[in-house]
Amino acid sequence: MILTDNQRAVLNFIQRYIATHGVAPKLQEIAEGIGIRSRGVAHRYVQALADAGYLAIDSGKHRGIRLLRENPHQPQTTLPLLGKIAAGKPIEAIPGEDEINLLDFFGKNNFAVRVQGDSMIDAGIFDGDIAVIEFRETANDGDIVVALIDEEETTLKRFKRSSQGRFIELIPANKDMETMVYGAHRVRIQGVLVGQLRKY
Amino acid sequence: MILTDNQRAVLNFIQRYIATHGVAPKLQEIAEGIGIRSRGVAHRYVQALADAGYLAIDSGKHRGIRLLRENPHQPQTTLPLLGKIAAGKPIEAIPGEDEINLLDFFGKNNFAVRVQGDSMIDAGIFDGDIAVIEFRETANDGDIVVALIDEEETTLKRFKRSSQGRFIELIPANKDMETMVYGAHRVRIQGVLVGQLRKY
DNA sequence: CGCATCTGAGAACATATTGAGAACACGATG
DNA sequence: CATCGTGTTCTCAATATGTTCTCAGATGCG
Repeated sequence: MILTDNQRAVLNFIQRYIATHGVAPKLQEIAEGIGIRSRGVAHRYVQALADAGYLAIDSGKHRGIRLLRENPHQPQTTLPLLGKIAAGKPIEAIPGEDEINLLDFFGKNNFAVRVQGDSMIDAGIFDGDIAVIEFRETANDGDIVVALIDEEETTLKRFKRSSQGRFIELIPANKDMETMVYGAHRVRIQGVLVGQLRKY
Repeated sequence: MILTDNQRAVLNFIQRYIATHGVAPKLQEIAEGIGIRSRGVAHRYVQALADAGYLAIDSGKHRGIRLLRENPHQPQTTLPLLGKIAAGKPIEAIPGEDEINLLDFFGKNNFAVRVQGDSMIDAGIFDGDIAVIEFRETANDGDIVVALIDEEETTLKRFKRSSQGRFIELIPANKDMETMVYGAHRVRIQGVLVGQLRKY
């Protein structure tokens, strides 16, 4: 069965939509996606694609389109790690470490925050970067933590206890800023920095 | 099982709530969180998510929702993005931007390299960081590129043409190091920096 | 032209999904 | 125990979405 141009456009749109959103589009969205206004027409295309075996329809259900043939959208989670850079031959593989798995950045209790301000700039954490935080209520000296001060202000700083734990120092990584010291009861740990991402 | 839009919204809300508060939300809070007023409706959504295997209910108990495996069907590729940090109230959601998708770091031609040396330290790229590179043979002025010099040495530097393209400047981001200038034919671009990861 | 095919609009209908809220059971708390 | 808050179940109604249809226009072809 040969697909018409518009059928191919619909199939392509559905594939892209699922790759982006993780769920199938609604007929209304398909229609808009290929520049028409009729849900009925969109349905006709989807039906044709189903007849041709490209996808299946969970009849009646909202977003009830499932792709068949193509890869059932198993997202790639690793990148080839090609070697060290800035030294040596073109790019050499590193023995024993040949890919990086992004899933390492996930844990049950991880979340992300966008960093604002320059207080950790000397630690390579810049304004606009995304910090990956593991939710925890305790931290060790030297950890970089998300700390809530007086239940009011949240900040990302290096953590250190002092005076047998009666005080907590929050140390910025920026030589123009000064360490802040609080009574232990005024500081609540919300999480510990476990990773960092930046997108250019 | 396909989740409806609101079911996904509820799941997302619960995940974010638990990440920030450490305990599960009440049905009333879930309802408010997705903009409805009925506890009964919220319960219907939670029940549906339990049926789909995303969470478990300690029946009857207050706040008796437990998250199960983060995603029963697919590897998780997004992290909840909880808000900006270092300013303002505890952690606020950012309207319209509530998760970060790690698949953004993938492209057809992406690969990763581990950075060695301090030549880009002022750009927040530290020794040991992982740079995500898109394989390309051309670059624009200002891009950070992986450059192969004399088919021998590979380096990560900021790229700039000069003298009508006859020379290429490779500019480090480190005030202790100097810009290197090469004849255009001696430099071959291997890729352009599109992202950066660090794991603590 | 007459005909077939592809296309788009939109009406009409069935049902999936949603929201409100009442009523009741039971856990939490003093 | 007594009270309140919370979870649970239920019905009713409204809205959104999928489905099927008819009508109409455009295009290509014998």
